[in-house]
Amino acid sequence: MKILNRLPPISALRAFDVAARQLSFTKAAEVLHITQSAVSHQIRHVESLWGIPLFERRNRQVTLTREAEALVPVIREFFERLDRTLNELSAEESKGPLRVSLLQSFAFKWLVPRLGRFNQAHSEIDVWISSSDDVIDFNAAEVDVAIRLGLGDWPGLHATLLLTEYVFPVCSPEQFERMGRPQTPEKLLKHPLLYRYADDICAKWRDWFADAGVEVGSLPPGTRFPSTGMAVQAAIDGQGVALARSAHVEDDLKAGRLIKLFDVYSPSNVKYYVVCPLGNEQHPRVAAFREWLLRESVISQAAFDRVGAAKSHLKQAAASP
Amino acid sequence: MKILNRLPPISALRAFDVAARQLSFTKAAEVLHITQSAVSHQIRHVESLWGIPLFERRNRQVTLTREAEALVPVIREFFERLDRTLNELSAEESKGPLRVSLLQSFAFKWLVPRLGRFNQAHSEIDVWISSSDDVIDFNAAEVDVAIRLGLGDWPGLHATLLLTEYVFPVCSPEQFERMGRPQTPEKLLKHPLLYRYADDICAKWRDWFADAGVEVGSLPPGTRFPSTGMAVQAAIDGQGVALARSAHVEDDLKAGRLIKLFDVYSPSNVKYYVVCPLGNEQHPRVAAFREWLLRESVISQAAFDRVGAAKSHLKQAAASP
DNA sequence: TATTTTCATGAGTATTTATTCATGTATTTG
DNA sequence: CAAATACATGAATAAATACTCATGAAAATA
Repeated sequence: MKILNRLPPISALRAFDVAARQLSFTKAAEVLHITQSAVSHQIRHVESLWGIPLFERRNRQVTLTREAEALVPVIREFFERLDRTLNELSAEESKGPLRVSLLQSFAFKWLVPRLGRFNQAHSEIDVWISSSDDVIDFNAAEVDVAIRLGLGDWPGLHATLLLTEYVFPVCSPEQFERMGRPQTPEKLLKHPLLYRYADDICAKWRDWFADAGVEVGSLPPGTRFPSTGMAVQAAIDGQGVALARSAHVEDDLKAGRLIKLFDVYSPSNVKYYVVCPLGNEQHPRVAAFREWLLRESVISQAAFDRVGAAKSHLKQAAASP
Repeated sequence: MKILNRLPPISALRAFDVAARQLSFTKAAEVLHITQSAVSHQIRHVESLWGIPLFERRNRQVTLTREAEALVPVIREFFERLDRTLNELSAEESKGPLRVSLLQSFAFKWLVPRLGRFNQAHSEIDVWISSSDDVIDFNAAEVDVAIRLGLGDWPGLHATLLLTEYVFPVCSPEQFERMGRPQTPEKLLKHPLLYRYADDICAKWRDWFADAGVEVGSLPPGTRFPSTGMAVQAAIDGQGVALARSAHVEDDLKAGRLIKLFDVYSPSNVKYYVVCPLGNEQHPRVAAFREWLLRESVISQAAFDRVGAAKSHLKQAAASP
């Protein structure tokens, strides 16, 4: 006979197992936190399905039939092995911290200010941040999940888009006062620009000017930094105008430490993704972290979209008199 | 964690097992005769319940996760063992014939005339009848099920009432012509009565006369038989008046071979029960036989009830002129 | 580039499960 | 004899299951 036709509900098997152990439907019912009647029905169902008596009903107790004596070990051992295996997998699973790797600037500017909320919601999960500007190898680096900047096309990894950014020039209020109001994007060429070292995937000043419709011969000299984050920090310190990505300056714009210049913004051609080895995305702790990240990023993304769509500081100044 | 909280539906486990074997949800769906979508849902459900990825989804195929590699043997072996055990029990179960023991007279008069209908409905069940007037010991006699006459109070046996009988005098039409119409029950004492050997549980002539309101000094002499069935057969052969039980004479009355005398009937103080060792009543072949018996007995019982309630032959004769 | 393959997803629906409650039955016990 | 014990049974009901269908997405293939 096909086994599918004779697989009882798993809870009926469980009732059978417990009743066989207790040699009493009433006691089994107590163990299972159901009524005796429910146990009786379930045993009956299995007996009927298999066409086999499982218990000899005697007054005030039941005994196992010979058939049940053969079947109980099969069922019991299954439950025990399943429990043991799941516990073992769970034990591996919960070992050690959740190791998160991400860019240093993003760590400073976006994740760390928000991480308190994750810790609050998941106090049982120990988060270990490692920040680096290098692309990590998951196999070698013992990282559970990473936040990467890129195009999302990493083989063997599960990548989910987190944030899309905009690129635009920023400077401090002091710098803005000092240099006066630049009337056109081209006028920025007269002021100190802050650069980051060439990096193929990151937006550059030349690209921004092109988007602004400005033909650039030679860019003015200026300090160069190893990351966008540092260039932005220099801008906050009044050292010039930096080309910023929205995630890096969301909080600084809000706090008034930086001013966005001009209503010209480029969508960044690279985006932030939360990334992990294929399959890991469903591990409970990874899943929890990813869910939290995605919720936070929705909020930030809405803010970026407003920043991108809003009038620039200069445009507003021109409209007010 | 409590295992009860993480027992998936058995069909989901089955889907997991088959998908793991096939390394394809679509192929698993074919094996299980369901849609790919159903398989996908079921796997998803287990993954969600356990918080563990079971498959790495790649385009056009799936591979097992490390966790699944640990779990599949547990589940597969359970299904295999269960199947094997049930098959073994079934094989024992279907060995040999269904051995039925019953009284010889009841065999002749009631069961055998009806057995064709059981054979038709259950051609796969080989019925072996053993008839005896002794009470068989189930442990010693290798009998699966018996039909017993008695009070239903056999310890260790599962007994279900089959038939309640009535006791009344009968004779053949020829005998009826020969002796003329007896006007009262007392007049029967003038005619040859057919007796069975004394048996504590069977109704006797003296009891019937008492029920008919007749005080009996000494009963007339008559042939004695070892069973009621034989006495009835002698009555059919015109040798006298027998005290019959309804099951024995249902067909003979219908066929006109016997006539019921007087509208005095005693409910028999013994009844027919279908009896088997406790627990065996659910063995498929025993259950099938019992069910069939119970259906047949309902029909016969209705006829007995009519016979018991109907006017006797003599009463009708008195009313017709 | 269009097509094919294969899993995912959500909505919808019929069926099954998983009980509970109320009551019955058959011993046993006090 | 009344009460207690313990399983059985049927009706009722809420929840879960077990799908299907339609569609989408992401490769691979032709």
